[in-house]
Amino acid sequence: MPTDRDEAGSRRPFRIYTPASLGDAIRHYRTEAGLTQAQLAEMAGLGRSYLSELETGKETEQLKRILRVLRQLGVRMTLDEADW
Amino acid sequence: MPTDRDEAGSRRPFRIYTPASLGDAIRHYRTEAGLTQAQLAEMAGLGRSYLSELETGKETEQLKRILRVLRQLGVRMTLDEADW
DNA sequence: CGAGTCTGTTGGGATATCCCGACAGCGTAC
DNA sequence: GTACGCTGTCGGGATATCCCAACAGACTCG
Repeated sequence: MPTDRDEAGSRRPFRIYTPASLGDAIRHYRTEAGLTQAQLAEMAGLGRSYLSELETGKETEQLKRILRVLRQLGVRMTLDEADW
Repeated sequence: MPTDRDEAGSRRPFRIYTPASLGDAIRHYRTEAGLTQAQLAEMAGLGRSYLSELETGKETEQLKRILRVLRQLGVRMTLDEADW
């Protein structure tokens, strides 16, 4: 039976309010694309360890700063599949 | 005549693909809220100079890294007003 | 005109980040 | 059992970031 977000429901957007939710979203799209951390890290030009930390929601100052700004402004960040 | 994004159209989302477009969006929402850089910086707990650089689209490594990951995954980031 | 406000930009230095390599844990397959 | 692939996590060090203070330019108001 379908889970919350499987193939048929994969187009629903992710709302990003925290580094952890960004990590969840990235992991979702990565696995959906059938990529390993090492492959995606290579494609995006960054280290695998760092990508792992991103996905597990490690909090970094810059990301938190930007999210704080958006929160203060009442702005919501969403991620979804670009259908192009 | 209306420009691309004036008061009546302020609810349309911003698509974020580059640090510059993030800066444009933040500036839009900040001025719409009637805040100065100094006020928003204070509210969000960061320096005014940094906020200025954010709005002018200064490229920082971490932000570019995250955007690269999303691009490789075919994921689109959007900002819009949270109606809550 | 000067005074005030807002923003862009710079320099310097404390701090945070990120890459790399290594290791461990957990599956899975043989 | 061993071997392999994938991921989480840690140390160390080169690098990037960000705050602060200061200054300049543009603008408005008196």
